[in-house]
Formats: sequence, C-alpha cells, structure tokens
Amino acid sequence: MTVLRDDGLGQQAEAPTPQTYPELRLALLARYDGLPAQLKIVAQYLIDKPNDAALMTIAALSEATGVQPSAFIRFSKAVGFRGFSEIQTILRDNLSNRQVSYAERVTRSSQSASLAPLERFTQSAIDSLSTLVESTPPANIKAGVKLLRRARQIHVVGHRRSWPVASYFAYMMAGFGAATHLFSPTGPMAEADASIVRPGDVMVAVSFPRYSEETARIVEQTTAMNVPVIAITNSRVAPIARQAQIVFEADQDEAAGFRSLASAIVLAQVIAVSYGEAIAAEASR
Amino acid sequence: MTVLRDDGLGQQAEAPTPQTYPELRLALLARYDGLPAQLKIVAQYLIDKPNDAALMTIAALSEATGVQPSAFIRFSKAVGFRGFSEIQTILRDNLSNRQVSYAERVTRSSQSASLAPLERFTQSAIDSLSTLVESTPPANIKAGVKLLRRARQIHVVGHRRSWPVASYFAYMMAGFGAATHLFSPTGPMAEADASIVRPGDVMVAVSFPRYSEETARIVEQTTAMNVPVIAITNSRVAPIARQAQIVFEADQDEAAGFRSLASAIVLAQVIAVSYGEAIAAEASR
DNA sequence: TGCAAAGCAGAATATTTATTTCGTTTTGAC
DNA sequence: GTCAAAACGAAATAAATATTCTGCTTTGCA
Repeated sequence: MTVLRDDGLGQQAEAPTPQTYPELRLALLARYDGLPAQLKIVAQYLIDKPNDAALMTIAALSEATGVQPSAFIRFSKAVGFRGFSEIQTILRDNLSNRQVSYAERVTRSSQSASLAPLERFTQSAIDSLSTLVESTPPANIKAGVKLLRRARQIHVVGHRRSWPVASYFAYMMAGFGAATHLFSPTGPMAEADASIVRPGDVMVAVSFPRYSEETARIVEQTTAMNVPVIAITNSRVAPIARQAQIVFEADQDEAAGFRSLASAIVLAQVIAVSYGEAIAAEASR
Repeated sequence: MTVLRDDGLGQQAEAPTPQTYPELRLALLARYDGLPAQLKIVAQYLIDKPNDAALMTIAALSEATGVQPSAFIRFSKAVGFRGFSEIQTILRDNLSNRQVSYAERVTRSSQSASLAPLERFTQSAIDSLSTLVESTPPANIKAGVKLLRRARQIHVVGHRRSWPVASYFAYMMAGFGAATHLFSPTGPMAEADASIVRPGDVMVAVSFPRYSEETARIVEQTTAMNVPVIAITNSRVAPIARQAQIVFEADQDEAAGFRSLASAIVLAQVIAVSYGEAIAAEASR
C-alpha cells in the first residue's frame, strides 16, 4: 500500500494505462528504451510473442525468457498496471478476437483467383520442406559429413540464385572452424580461383536452374583433379550432379514461376550443423 | 487414488484419450448422446466455443453455462482426462496453433537432442513459416512495395547470417529492373558506401541476432538523411526496427541454438515478387 | 410405489499461480 | 574510488483456481 513514488510520478506524465493490445504495444515500444535490462527482455517478449504470453503462466514465461517472476511484476507496475495479470487480460482479449489462422487464410484466399504472394510462397516452401525430409536419407548426410571432415580445405561455389545458399553454408562452416573458401559470386573472376583447389580438398557446389555455366565449369575442373564434389541441387540429373560423389536434392515446386530457396537453405544448415555436431562430439571424447 | 470403476471401464473400451483438439472434438461428438444432462451442456460449450473456453476459468465457465464447477471435473473424467486442466491445455494448444504444448515442447526438445538435425530444422522452419503468414499484414507488403517503387535507388544491407537474405533480395530486385545497390558484406568497407545514398532513395536493412553493429550504423546514417528504411528483422524492438518506416518480422523459433533463415528468405522473395508484379501490372496498363 | 444407481450442488480442501518482501548486487553520479 | 539509488534474485506469502468430498435429488427399473 506504500506508494511507489517513481512509478507513480512517471506514470502521471505518461499516457493513461493502456486498455487494449494495440495501445499496450505502442506504450511498450515508446517506453522500451528507458527500461532496465530485465524489463527490456520482458517487453520484448510481450511485443514479439503476445499470443504465447497470453497463454503462459508467469513461471513458464520466466523459464522461456530467463527472467525472474518478480521482474514480471516489477515490469507490470513500471508500465502502470497493478500486476501482471492485468496485462495478461489484455493479451487474452486480443487473442480471442485475433486475425484468422494461417490455415483458414490459405484456404480462403485460394478460392479467390489471385492468391497473394505471401500465401503462395509460404505454402510452396512448406511443401518443399516436407519433401526434403522424405527425400534425404540420413546416410547421405553422414557420408557428406565424413567427407567434409576429411577435407584439407572446403571450397564452396554457387552463382546467382544459388549464391545465398552457398554463402550461408560457407558462413556456418567457417563458424565451426572449418577451413572454408567461398568462390566469388561474380562469374568471370571465378575460374581464376580454381587454381587454389588442391587434392585432398572437397568442393561443395550449389546449383539450381537456370544452372550457372560457371559453376559447372569449376566442378569439371576440380573433379579432373580428383577432388570430390558434394552437390546441392534440385535433381539427380542436374549438370553438376553427374560428377558429384554425394548429391543432396532440395526440390522446389515452382510457385508462379518463382522457386523458393527455403528448402535449400535449410538443407545447407542441416549439413553444416551435422558437421558441427560431429566436430563437437569428437572434441568431447 | 481409488479407481473410478465406471469411468475406468468406459474408457477402456473407448479410443485413447484425445491429445489434440480435432481428436477431442470428434470424441465429444461421438459421446455426446450418451452423456447426462449437465455434461451435455459442457460438451456443447466446448464444441461451440473452444477458443472462449480455452481462456476462461472454471468459475467463469460455470457462470457462462449455468453448470456447477464440479460438473466440469466430472465431465473431464468421464471423457478420460484426469481433470479439466488437461482439456484446457488441449484447447490452448489449439488456440496457439501449436501441435504440442509449450511445456511438453521444452521437455521434449531437451530429451530428444537425439532427434536428427534434418527433422529438427525442417520442423522449426515450417513453424516459423506459418508464423510468418500470420504476423505479416498484407497492408505492410503493399506499403513496402509502394515505397520501393518510388525510390530513386534501392540500397540493401545485411551482414553475417543476414547476408544471404540481403543478397538474394538484391538479386531478385535487380532482376525486376530496379536500380539496386547491395552493400558489401565485409564490415569495415561498408561505411564508405554510405556516401552514395541520396535523398529519394530507400534503404532495405536485414538484421538478425546477433545484430551487426555495422548495419545499425549504416541505418542510422541514412535515416539522418531522411532516407526511409524497410527493416527485415526478427523483432519490433530490434536495433534497426526502431528507426524503420516499415518493419517486416520473420521470427524463427530457435532449434537447438540455430535459427533457420527459411522464413526470412521467403519473406524477401515475397516482397520482391510483389514489387515485380506491381511493376508488371503498371506496364501492361 | 419402492429402491438402487447415477447425477448433482455446494462447501471444503488441495494445488497452482501471482504477488510481496527483503537482502544482495549492480549502476550511475560525484 | 564512494556513496546512494536503482535493479535484481530468491524465498515467503497471498490470492486464485482447480479438485474433492459430502449429502441431497433425480432417474430408471421392477
């Protein structure tokens, strides 16, 4: 019952305590910068995942955020409420009349002729991710990791649309401490780099339609040196797949002429992380 | 601990206790006719207004239906649960679009570190793609496209993990004929490039944790020049989001410490293609 | 109509969950 | 560096909510 001077005064100058979720969100964004560290974390969680927070207990939120329960109460009072329950009431009200679910949205808009790009590409990406799991045998990943671990140096190449995948893979591998070399994305320069490839290395080639000729040429050059190739592509019969020791398929079903890179990105991540785990497992032994 | 004979036997013959809302709904419909009066009312309420029931306390439900609290417990046991809380858990999971409850999820993922990376990351990516659709209002995309079309030149920046997204976006935009400039991914060089930004341009900034300071600095410099910023990030309170005119959220729930870029890639694609379609629509007019 | 079994309402209890308190640590100003 | 104010974490307490228990009422069957 003792009045918290600071909060009281601070609140006096502030806008009135929010009553709806949009108001709350704005209030949190406005006050975010002035909040102490722990309360910032709370605010961020409420802003980023209001629907999750609406359904969780303070204890669960505490575990999810690593912030103590008492901090949630401190936060609530700092923002002008009597306790966290009042905030949660607002979150729940918002949740009960929130926008339609993803599934509804897709089915609904698929009826109307012009399916929005967002729904189209998301659905397409989800489909191709499902396919990815089915079409990728664990043995393939194991074999790839084995090859990568033996490599003196790991070269990564990919052009145009494949470049994001290649650069992401190289970034992750480098993060795991692998000796990684990423070929430049600009075509004409690429071939010069091929001279740094040596026996004992491994080449990871990423290539999706329309297949880059540069990539194909680099793969040809390196296979001629008996450097094994790991291909990340969309088909067993893709140009680079023919010469590759290991082929990973990330088939994208095409949505309105544009294929999604989602499954290729996830595949690259899976391979890299599997490599990382293998390294870690060895180190701890 | 005394066994309730009737319920026990009845349940024995029944299908296993439902775990998801669709299962629960079917089970309730199947058993509805055989239920006593008060329990029928409970069942009807759960079938008609599952989302309301998910958020209410038993006391509130009691008032709303005119059924005593104890009847809700009897009901729950009659249908095979240990208490009403278990039913509410299912309702809440359904409301938040998740297959499993938050608690289960945490415990499960800590148990099954053995689940293969492929499944882990694919599932995580699919989850975040679903979230993407829900959290991205069409108006946001429209506003972004409008801004992009007005731009004299479109600058794209992104470092580290965000680089693949940035480069992919720039690649697609260039493909649509937009005047695109992609900032170099190497940090130190980046600031020099900022001098080519002019009023009338638009900055597209991609930034995910750990947030790059370079990106934040470039965004600060350009906002100081009144150049509007479109942010692709994981949170409204991310560093670059604060100064951005338009914020696109592509939050990835973390799988084993590694976040997937899948939703960010798809988001970048959606924005670019929406831009491309707008351009095409204008040209054909 | 009488009787046993099931259903029910209301109060008592157990459990969970939110909030407060308080000693310690950190931060920021001088 | 020193001090005061603020922030924090952990445990104690208070409040809420779910569940159980009891005796009463209804139902269904002979």
